Amino acid sequence: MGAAAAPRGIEASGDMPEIDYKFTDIERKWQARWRKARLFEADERSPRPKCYVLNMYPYPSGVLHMGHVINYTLGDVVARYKMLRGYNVMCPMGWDSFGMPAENAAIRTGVHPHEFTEKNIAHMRAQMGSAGWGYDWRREVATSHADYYRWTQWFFLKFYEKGLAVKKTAAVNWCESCATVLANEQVKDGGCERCGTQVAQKDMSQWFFRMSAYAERLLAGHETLRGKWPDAVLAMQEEWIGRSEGATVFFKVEETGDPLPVFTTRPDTLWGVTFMSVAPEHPILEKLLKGSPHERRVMPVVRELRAMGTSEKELAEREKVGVFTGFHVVNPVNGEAVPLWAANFALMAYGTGAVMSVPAHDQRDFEFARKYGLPIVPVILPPEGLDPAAMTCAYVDPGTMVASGPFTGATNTEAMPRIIRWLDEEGRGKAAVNYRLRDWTLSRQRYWGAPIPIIYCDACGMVPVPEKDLPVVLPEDVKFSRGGNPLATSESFVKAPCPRCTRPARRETDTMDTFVDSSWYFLRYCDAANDTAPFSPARIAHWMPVDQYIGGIEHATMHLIYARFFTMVLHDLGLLDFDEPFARLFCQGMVCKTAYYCEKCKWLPERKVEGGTRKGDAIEDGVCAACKGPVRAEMTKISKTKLNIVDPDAMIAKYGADTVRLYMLSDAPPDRMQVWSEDGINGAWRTLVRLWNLATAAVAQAPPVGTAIPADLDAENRALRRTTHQLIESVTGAIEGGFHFNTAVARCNELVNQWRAMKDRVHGVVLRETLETIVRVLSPIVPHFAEEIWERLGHEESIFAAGWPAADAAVAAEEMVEIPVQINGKLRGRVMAPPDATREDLERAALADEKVKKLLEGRTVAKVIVVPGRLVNIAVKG
RNA sequence: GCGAGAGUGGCGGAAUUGGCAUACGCGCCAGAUUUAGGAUCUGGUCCCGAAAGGGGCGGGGGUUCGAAUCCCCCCUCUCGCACCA
Repeated sequence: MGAAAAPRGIEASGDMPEIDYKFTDIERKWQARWRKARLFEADERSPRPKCYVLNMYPYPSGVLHMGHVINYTLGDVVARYKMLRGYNVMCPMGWDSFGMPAENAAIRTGVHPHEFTEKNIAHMRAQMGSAGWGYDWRREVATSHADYYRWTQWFFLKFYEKGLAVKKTAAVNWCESCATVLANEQVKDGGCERCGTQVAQKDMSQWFFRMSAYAERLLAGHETLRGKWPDAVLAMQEEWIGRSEGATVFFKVEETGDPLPVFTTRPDTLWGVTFMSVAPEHPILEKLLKGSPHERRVMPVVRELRAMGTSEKELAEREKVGVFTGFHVVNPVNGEAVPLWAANFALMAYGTGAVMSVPAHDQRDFEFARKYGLPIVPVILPPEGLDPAAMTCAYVDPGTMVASGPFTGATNTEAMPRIIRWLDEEGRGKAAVNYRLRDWTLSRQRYWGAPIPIIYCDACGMVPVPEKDLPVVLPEDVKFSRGGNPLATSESFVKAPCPRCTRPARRETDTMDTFVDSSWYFLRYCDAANDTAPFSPARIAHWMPVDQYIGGIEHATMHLIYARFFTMVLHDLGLLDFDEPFARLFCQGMVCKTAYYCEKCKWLPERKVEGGTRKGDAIEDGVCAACKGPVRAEMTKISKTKLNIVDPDAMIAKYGADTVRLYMLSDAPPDRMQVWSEDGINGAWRTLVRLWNLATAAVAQAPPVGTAIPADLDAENRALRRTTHQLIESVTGAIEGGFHFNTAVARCNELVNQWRAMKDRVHGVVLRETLETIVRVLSPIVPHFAEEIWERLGHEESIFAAGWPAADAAVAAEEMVEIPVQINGKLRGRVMAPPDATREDLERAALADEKVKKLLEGRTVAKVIVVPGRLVNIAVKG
């Protein structure tokens, strides 16, 4: 604790002389004071305007990692800054405490998920305290607590009543030997991650939220978010929702007359269709093939196509293959029959599960046609025409339509709306909008989640659990062994009387996706202790929407789209009067660090790298300690698998929370990738020590609080004050315009440097003003440090009660400015001028400059460009 | 393949959004102080050149009095993705 502060080194050692900056004592002291003063407890009765600063809550894994550190440091700094700006800040914290890790631990070690989770929460809460992050802990939520998931279940019932929670069958990854459903990430090379068994596709009845019904609303909401959410996130969500306009065209199977509608965005290419493909899961295949002469040839291939899995990565990388079904479809625009194929690139979940193929004008169809020798018929021609035999790729640009019935001769892009109208009038198709957004599969065949409050009765069918019976509590009598859903092993849970007829019935054993929990936790924070409702309208009206949400970009689509959808539904249910939950969103960058890779031994920790040369923080051209093979250094995201993790606790113990916070924010703007380096944090440490030494020495010389600034300061002191007030202006701008704390720190360093250069010539009152400004401006970033200096300067109240410093524009104004003089855009001299000098003044001064005069000799001035307050540029000829 | 973002000294990054390129910090070099230093303090540090001067923001072209910034082409890297029919 209060021992000598450690500079760069493994640990503080007793034989080092004491550095006066005892960060451990200081940080503990102020953390205790803030707790006592209830600094972070947000009260609705405050007369100040509210500001809801929300950090994405963590999964309680048990230990903080650097991703948390950047996220929560940024959130804490923003919260403290808003506090200084006069807001009544609410900054809560909680736990996304349902999920697979606790259940896997239970299977592995026998520790109950509840116990595992509570232990982890307690440890992480303590870590957060020592990092100096201030939260209103009275509002803490944990989604695995019954007083929380009771309301998750209550919302499910509301969705169910509205017809937004429905059961459908869907294909899942199924491991026969584990008797369990696997996530895509649990499937490795087509096998189960745990036991290696080949993963099969299995149709299961699952609960869905009908999110696709909200596709248009979700998209429309972007208009209000633009400029307030990162463009990249909005772009990703747009892609995820994937609105496309086109037409549904009514194809029919030639042999049977079965309808086979197809969605297309290119109805202009309908006359070039040479085959049709359907997804291997398409129900029409069973229908056509059963008992047909093609069954024995085709069905085995179809089954093979189906077995290929649903992982998107696999889909993107695998070869496009298919099989001719033996059947044909009739193209309604020209009555032509084309072969019907089953192909692995057609997705059942998208559109109608069928794809019309136009090899002449679609690259994927072109490749498929060439592979299987299918015809290529161009119907849109460039001016120079197209020879199907000579084509090497599909022609996708605009052109003139040919062999296209009534549209022959038209330009395809212009004809598009007419074609759609014609399809509709002729009954051959209709205009259609398609989305790639799918319904939200919320069923999980797992124990550690909120049980879905439904009971199955032989007599009454599916019956929702009445509200008064909530929560449906997770039972204790479960077996956590490999295989199946542990919840189904609890007899006390499964057996339940039917709420309608009271006869014996059984409970739904599926639990909810944890994204359901995280779709409303920000609402619960507003009224966390409410035991009669999920929240009271008055509290929601006071705090919502979230003013600033901060988290990782990895949640750009899933969490952020689910939470928006959930909020929209609650709005439609009359529970909320807004439909966008997060007014502003900020996504911090990933924390990266050098990692080492050996071809033979894979990822290595730094201590297993021998020799090589140290270049900055990385070791280049080292060799592997184990196999002596070459080692490659790579800058990459901090992760356990790459063995480049940094332990936040160790960093806080070694340097103090303030140094860690300063380092996280002083190097790069927070939305960029953050590079973790030992040299870097050591630099932040030294910055603080230097400032500490300077400040503690100055405290002794500073006159009492409130001493007036004399009118007759010398030029040097006036200049220092000018920098001080300019600093306030520029730091405020840097924070408001995108949380650029790195430039804020740089401005402070400049002021410190100017102050140090003046040594003891700084007037006492100016000294106080300078130091006070620096600590006030830095207080959100290094709060313990700032509080300590502030107190030593004689202030009795917390620095966070003092408010954000105000710049005096008159003091900040320059007395004289240096104006660069260019000749043909090249810097040739400088002139001094008052900041409000006119164009004429500046031109005269520039032309009178000795150096400029000399360079202009014998040349003709063509034009003089003057930007008042900025520069003079003289354009010359010759 | 599609989409988004980025490329500035040895390194992280500044550059008021079209106006002095490299602020601030790290690292490095020299010096001071110290029993010692991975601490602290002082000075130096884009490249070529003795200097005058010249060249420099991934590469090439353009617009402009003036471009890191705007436009076009190319290269490289990072992130996201559900073959978008």
